[in-house]
Amino acid sequence: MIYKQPEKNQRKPNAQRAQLEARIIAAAEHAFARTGFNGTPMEAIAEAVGISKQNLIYYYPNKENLYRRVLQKTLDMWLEKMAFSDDEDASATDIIRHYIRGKLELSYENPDGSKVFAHEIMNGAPILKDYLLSHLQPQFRKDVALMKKWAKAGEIKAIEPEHFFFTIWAATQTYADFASQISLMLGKKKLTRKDFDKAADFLTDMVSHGIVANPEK
Amino acid sequence: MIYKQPEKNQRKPNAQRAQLEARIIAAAEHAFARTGFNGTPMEAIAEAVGISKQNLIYYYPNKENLYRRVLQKTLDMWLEKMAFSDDEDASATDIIRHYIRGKLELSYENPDGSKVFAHEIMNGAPILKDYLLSHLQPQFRKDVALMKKWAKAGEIKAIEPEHFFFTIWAATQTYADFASQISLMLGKKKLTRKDFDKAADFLTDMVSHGIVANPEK
DNA sequence: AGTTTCTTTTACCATTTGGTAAAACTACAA
DNA sequence: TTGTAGTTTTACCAAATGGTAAAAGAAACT
Repeated sequence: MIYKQPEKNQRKPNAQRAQLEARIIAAAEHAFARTGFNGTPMEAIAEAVGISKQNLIYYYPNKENLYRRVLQKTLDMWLEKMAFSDDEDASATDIIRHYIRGKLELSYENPDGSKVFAHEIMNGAPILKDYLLSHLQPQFRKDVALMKKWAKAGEIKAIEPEHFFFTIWAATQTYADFASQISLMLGKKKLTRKDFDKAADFLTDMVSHGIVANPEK
Repeated sequence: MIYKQPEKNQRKPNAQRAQLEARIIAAAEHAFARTGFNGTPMEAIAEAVGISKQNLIYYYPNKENLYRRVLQKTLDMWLEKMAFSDDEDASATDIIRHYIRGKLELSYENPDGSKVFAHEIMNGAPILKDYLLSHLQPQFRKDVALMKKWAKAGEIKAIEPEHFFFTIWAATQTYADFASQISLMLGKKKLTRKDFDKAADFLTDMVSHGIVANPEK
């Protein structure tokens, strides 16, 4: 063998390093989730990890890069759940229900990611704009088209699918983004999986048949 | 008359001052809406108004006070729209529809207020917590109770009213908070009143009868 | 014109913040 | 035991940030 193995001289470091980097990303995500990019000092992240600011900078020499990493980490996972699963056999209702549960599951599993995303959007999506246009919009348009097909086929009513998505996105992400308000209203310290299950039940029910008992039309 | 009139010596100042203060509050609201309390420097607000930072500090000597003013300004108006109107004659459906339109109207008229509110909640509502408990929660509980009465009376289905409110709050506020994402998805520069009207139509329809054409149950 | 009140500018200042540079330390392989 | 790569600490720094103090300007009433 002519080429030396690059892994040879860095066994232990790599493993520990990966772990620490993961802790940093998690702490950064949590911090950015609360106060956004501008409102979060590097110091705060370092403190949460339990290392010095300079040490943090050794691992992530640039705040914006760290922020982009945090965004990226969630984004791919995120994007997947933002689109309908393309199960050919499933009915419209099934796909929609599965969609709602998947999005709520994500809000439960990764509330910080949801909040970082929310901060970014509220700030005008300066960094995400291109990504949203190139990755999310195509998905969105495909799913909107699919819903229009469903409407034509008589599977669902003739609604505006765009607003359906905005509503579902909002209603599912709110259990992450607005968790503090929701738990305050419910009078509990924090939301449990049960709360998310109930949210899913409510949402799927409402989407299916509405909440009015005997609508005249 | 023994007592001097306190208004006497400050006619013109008061009028102009009130105007400038209003401009400052509006600029502050806009800035806090984008980057939240921690992420917004006083300098940025001053610049938006077109005055120096020191001059801004002359009017609002303390950043947190300015922020509280901004919050307070929106809050009362806000709270009113967070509760059902208590029209004795109106049907459940009417009240709910009126509610949805009112909240969307507010999102359209005051998107910045909505965003400031969102930042505050995402940061754990450090300042609003007490206010929400003392002012919003009672309203919320009253309205939840009312919906349970409606359910018992057979006017609406047996859903969990709590989640109904979380959904409506989220779905209406998203047109303010996530406007940049929504307009990006729709391929338009900004949202118009027409978009909000369509959102209201969609939401009221879905809440009334759902979107599935012939639900089996 | 002079005085008073309100407003704006000028001059600072301590702390915070993102980031550099290099020294000191640690673990481990040769 | 010594060299080396990886890591942490120490020592700084310039710019940004929230805020103070006081001088200078404007307006308006006497």
